[in-house]
Order: sequence, then structure tokens, then C-alpha cells
Amino acid sequence: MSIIKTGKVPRVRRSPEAARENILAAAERLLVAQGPQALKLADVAAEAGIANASVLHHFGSIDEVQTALMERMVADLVARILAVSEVGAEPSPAGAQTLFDAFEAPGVARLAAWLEMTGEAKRMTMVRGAVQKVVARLSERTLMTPAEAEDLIMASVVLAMGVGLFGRALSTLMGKPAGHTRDLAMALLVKHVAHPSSWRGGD
Amino acid sequence: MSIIKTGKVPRVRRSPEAARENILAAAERLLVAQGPQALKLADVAAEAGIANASVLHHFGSIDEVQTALMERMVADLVARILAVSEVGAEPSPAGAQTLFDAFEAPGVARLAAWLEMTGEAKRMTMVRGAVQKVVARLSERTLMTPAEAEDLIMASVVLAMGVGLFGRALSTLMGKPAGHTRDLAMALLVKHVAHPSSWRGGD
DNA sequence: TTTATTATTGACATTTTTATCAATAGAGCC
DNA sequence: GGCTCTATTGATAAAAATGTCAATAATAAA
Repeated sequence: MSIIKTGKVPRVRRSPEAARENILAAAERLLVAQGPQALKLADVAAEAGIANASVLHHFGSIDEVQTALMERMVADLVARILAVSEVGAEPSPAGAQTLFDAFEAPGVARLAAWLEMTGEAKRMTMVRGAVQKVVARLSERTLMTPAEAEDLIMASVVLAMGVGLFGRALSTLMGKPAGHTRDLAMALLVKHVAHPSSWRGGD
Repeated sequence: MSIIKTGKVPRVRRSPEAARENILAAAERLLVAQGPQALKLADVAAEAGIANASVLHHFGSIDEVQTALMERMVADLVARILAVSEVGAEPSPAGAQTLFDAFEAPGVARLAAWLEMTGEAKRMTMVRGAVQKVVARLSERTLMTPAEAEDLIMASVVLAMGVGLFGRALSTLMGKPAGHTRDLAMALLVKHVAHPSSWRGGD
């Protein structure tokens, strides 16, 4: 054929678990960098450095790769959120900080948008258990009633998701420093906790 | 061919504008109901009740259909947001109400997720002009400095987007009535305005 | 009515994406 | 070494999605 020896590269043979991990990691990189539309069979295989057929051998179909990735990322997110309830007794800045960190981890915005779009928002029920734990911790360790704790969590999640999804874009749009949207949101949260007087002012 | 007369349906001939409108409306219905992955050429054509080739005749490619839809929906959203500055002099509940309404209109969540994912968040610059108008109105008519007005807008947008995207899911998840997340968010906003003392508590 | 224009369409072609399959080749075990 | 198991792969098929084109038929204008 050619003068250049193609130098037959030895195959890498992984355990099934390692192979799946390799594939999912590749898929996650693609999702974070380019969004779900980049999760084509050929793209994932290329990113993982293996043949298309190998991906199918371990997952059966590209859809199952996507499902598995979604579940993995949701599980990771839940784990990080759960870490919030480990921080301290008070629902103060430290906790909020950790929560916002959890939602700003690379790819969470993409994951959220992906979930929203795939209609698989039902998968959010995976979060239920975690949320209940956090609520329990809060009302255990503070003076808040469970209802108050629940509201605080909901407010935190809404804010953190909003910041995670649109914080960067908003800061840029308004010509503010990068973390400004986040700081603002955390200030809102702190103020919320600091002024329980008007607690039920909403409905 | 067959005993059954296929009854040759007369063609509908639209003006180019009406044809484009018909197609975009169909595409929007699909987007809202099923997400962007449903915006296939065949699907859009079927929903619009015309042949695939007709879609291509008016838009050239399915990508241009998607781009046009995106632009249309962003423009609509901007118009609704702009309406906020028409409401009243004070940045109080009425304004927030309108803003939240704008973000909870059917499909906005899908649009936002879509924008986030397509990387075309750059298109968010379309919003810049509108935002500047709102900021100007606010600092004109109230005692707020421009910086304060900007922060209020940013907070409102983050909250409204968060509620628009995850409000329903969150309320369900926590076993609360449908509008609870929204009420909570609006309460946060009101509290923010009511306690300017800790205004700069964030950074 | 006749003609010109062009929106509309079905049939077909092209491209893209996914899936199948038989053969190859690591790795542990005898 | 020889053997088994199976992860891996290239070639190929199948399916899905997009786009092309020439013919058809509404509609307005002459």
C-alpha cells in the first residue's frame, strides 16, 4: 500500500465497567462542551477513542448511552446537593455557598436544560429523597418549622438554578463582573433569612 | 387503484408570508409540546399540513426554520418583558407580576433551555436593548440609582427564569400548590426592595 | 379566456446516523 | 503452548433525515 508502516496499534481491552466509564466520561465531555445534539454515536465513540460498534456492545444503543449519562449526572448533582446539609447547623452563607457551587459545577446548566427539553423532567423525582433529607436536617438543627425550611430550600434551588443557567450570560449582558449575579442571588437569600418578619408576604 | 376514491384534496395556496407563518406556528407548537429534538423536517411539515418540499421552498433548510423560530420567540419574549416598564412607576408587585407572567408564558422555558443548549446564547444580546430601556425607566421614575435598578432587574430575571423553568416541577416535588414557587420568588423580590438597608450585602 | 407567475407536491437522490455481524485479538486459565 | 471467553473492530447493512427537481395547480393579470 504505502511506504509508511501504519504500525498496527495494539488494542486496549478494558473491563466492562471501565469501558462503560470511559464511554460515559467521553459523552459527558461532549455534552458539557457542545450540548446534547453532540451526543451522536460516532462522536461519542471518537471522543472515547474506540469504534462505534464498541459503544453499542456496551450500551446496546446510543439512546441508552444518553439515558445512562443523564442518570449519572443527576446522581452526581444530588450527591453534591446533599453535601449542603453536611456543612453546618445554620442555613447561612456557608450552606448557600455550597449549594450554589453544586449548581455551578461544569455541566449542570447543560444537564438542567437537557432534562427540561427531553421531557424527562420526571427524572427529577430522583431528587426527592435528597431534598427530604436536607429539609429534615434544617428543621432539626434550626428554629425553622419544616414549612419554613422547605420554602428556604425551594428559594435556594430556584435562585441557584437561575444563576447556574443564566448567571454568566446575565453578568456579561449587564456589563458586570463575572460573579455578580451569583453575589446578588446570595444576598437575596441572606436577606430572606434575615427578615422572617415578612416571611409569609407572598401568598 | 382502489375502490376508495382518495378524493383529491384541493391545494391550499398561501401568500409567502402566510406560508412562513403557518410553518413557524407549527414548529412552535412542536417545540413547546415536545422540545427541539422534535423539530425534524418531516414533523414540522406534517404539523403544518404541507409537504416537506414546501417547507424547504420557504426556508431553504430545516436549520433556517429553527433559526427563524428562535428569533421569533425571542422577539416575542422581549416584547412581553418590555411591557413591564409600561406597568407603573414603582417596581412593586405589579411589575414583578408582569415580569413573571412574561417568563411563564407557554414555551419560554423550552426556549430558554433551547438557547442554552444551542450555544446560541449569544442571541441573548437581542435582549440588551430591551433591558436598557427597562433600567432607564426604573431609575427615571424611582429613587433607585441606575446600579440599583440594574441589580433589581438582574434579580428579577434570575428569579423569573428559575421559576419559569423549574417552578412547576419544584412545586410538585415538594408537594406544594402549583403557584407556590412563584409566590415564594415574588416574596423574595418584594423583600429585596423593602430592605435596601442590606442592599449591598452581597459583594 | 389565456397567460404568466409561483406555491405546492410526489418521486427520487443524497447525506447522515444508527445498528448488525463475522472476524480479530487481548487476558486469564489449563 | 493451547484453550476459552469476550472486548474490540472494520465492513456492511439498515434506517432516518435532509435536500433536489420536474411537474402540477392556484391565483392574479392581461
